[in-house]
Amino acid sequence: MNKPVTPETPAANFIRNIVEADLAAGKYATRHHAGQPGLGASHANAPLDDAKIRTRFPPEPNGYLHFGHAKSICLNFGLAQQFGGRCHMRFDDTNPEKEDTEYVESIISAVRWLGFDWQDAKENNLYYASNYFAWMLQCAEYLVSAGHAYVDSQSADEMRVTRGTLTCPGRDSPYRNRSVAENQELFRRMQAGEFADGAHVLRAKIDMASPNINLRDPAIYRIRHVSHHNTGDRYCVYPMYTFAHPIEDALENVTHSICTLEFEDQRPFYDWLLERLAEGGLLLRPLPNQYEFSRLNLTYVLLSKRKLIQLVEEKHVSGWDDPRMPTLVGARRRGYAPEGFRLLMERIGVSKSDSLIDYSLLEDCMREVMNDRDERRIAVLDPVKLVITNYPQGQGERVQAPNHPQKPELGARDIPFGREVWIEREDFMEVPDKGYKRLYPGNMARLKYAYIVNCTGCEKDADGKVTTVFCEYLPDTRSGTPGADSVKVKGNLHWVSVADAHAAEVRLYDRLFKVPAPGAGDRDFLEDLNPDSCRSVTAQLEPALKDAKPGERFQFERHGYFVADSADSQPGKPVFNRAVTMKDSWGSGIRNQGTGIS
RNA sequence: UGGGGAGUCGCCAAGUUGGUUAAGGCACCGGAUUUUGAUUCCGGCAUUCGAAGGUUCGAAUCCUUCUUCCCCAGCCA
Repeated sequence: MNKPVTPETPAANFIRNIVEADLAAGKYATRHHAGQPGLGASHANAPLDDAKIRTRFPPEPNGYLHFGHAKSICLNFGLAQQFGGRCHMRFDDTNPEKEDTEYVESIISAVRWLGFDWQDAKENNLYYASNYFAWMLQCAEYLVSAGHAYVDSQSADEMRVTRGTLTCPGRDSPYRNRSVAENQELFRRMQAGEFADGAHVLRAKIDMASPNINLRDPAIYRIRHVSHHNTGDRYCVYPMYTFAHPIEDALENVTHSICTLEFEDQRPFYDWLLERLAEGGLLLRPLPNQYEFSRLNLTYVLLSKRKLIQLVEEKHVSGWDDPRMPTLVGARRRGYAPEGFRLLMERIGVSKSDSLIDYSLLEDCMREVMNDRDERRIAVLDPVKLVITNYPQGQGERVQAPNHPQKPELGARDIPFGREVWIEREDFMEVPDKGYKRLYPGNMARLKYAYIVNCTGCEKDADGKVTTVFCEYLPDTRSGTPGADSVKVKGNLHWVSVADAHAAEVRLYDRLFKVPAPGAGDRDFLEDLNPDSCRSVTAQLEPALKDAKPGERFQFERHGYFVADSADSQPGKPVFNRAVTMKDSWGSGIRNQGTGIS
């Protein structure tokens, strides 16, 4: 019971419980699977499905994936992994007006980046809803022939009025009682392109007085004379989500169709539709079932597609992959780790209650995986020169620094040391604060991996800004020698030899918004933008960092985790992005610059 | 005001066929180790489950009433 929650030791949640119960009851044990999507008849005589369950991740290819999608991805693919099932990657591309192949590639690579796959030796479960259009039409025609659907010729406005309101029942359309033959004819002509957009719409015939508005004869097919990114001009009628989605699930033999809470009211229609189609012999039982969970909300983050688009279009960020964006491409460029996302999703769990997760939990998950894996390097972000006055002029030596303090197997590297080194400006105070244990006149601290030094003073410019710090070193306190511990100090400072340092741009990212709930109330969310969400500094790096490859990530000791920017790094001239700071129980200076939020 | 959901520690979240002291994580607070004020390690952290009644030997779990929050009136998904 004391196991921490990790992707390897998942915790209970209501969806996992449902899957376990279904498996225990053998609910899906007799499903047959043709190896590819299809109507019931195609699966009927195929072998038993060797996938215990089937889930799916069904994004609409109309934008970039964000952190919220990551929750759905981890849930759906995770469930399939855990229970010996398969998760389908499916593009829900039923609306030609909003979708584009441009997004397909980006979505595919984002899901792969998170560490999931839909291909194995037997199956490649990558699907497009638009490839099911012919089957969907067949389903719609069946509904028409069975009297479960009719062609309505009201305008959209008329439909809105006759639908009623939350408290008033709707009224039947004057076209609701057209004969089956007339409906068939009209639907045929809709498909043939004889009508203009909006002239008619196919509606399910359920109950205009239903307290659930989604059951008041929902539209299932609309006329759109628009070219589709996949089917081109083959169709001019397109199915609505509410109609298409259940069918997509059924065609693919999906067992557990998991979506977010706002689709809850849609479930009765999901079941109504599938039941009718099963009655009509088009689909096989057991039918897929829909389950809903609460979407991810994070403090300091906006996950609304509309607002993210606005941030990009109005250039408040540099693009969809701006490291401050809550998109997966942004996260990747920021240096966030996919394992960190998986850990986060496992930690926050899955439930039906609206939740608001502290952003710091995400950061903490990132730190956890990065701390374990990333090699350490030294960088001085806000350099001030330290002169060791008793160190011989023109002399130098090399000291050893381990690449990971807990993983000696990762080896060590040599770092040049000399009379002048860059140290962090915040590591010296002429008049120390209470509890400060770094350099101040009269105090000793260690230059990590090298010598203990005793601060003797500093030099300032006309404005009173410190330009140089002076100290004397204790020659027999070199790290790794018998005298290293002869003097005890509390402060341990990182440094880079002035003669060997490599100056480079380092971008210090902070939260995009300065308040936990951007745009709360009736405030414009743009007013909550954090003006200090990106600060660029020229840092002094240890020589080994000069050849960092784009995408390569390190812990800069005492600062946090940084990645060589994948877009702007050049060979021999890296640009680094700060993914996340170290946890800092002291808290000061450049490490928490910006909002001061930590 | 119709319908559908949800309210368990600061943030998440197990637990709901009623049965001893209400899991776990994060945060937080102590203390140990530490050449990253990091990591690691130990210890602490809900007499109480939105509220009030009721049933019962016994309720977070059952009943009643109340209350707060979220979603739904696209020919979007």
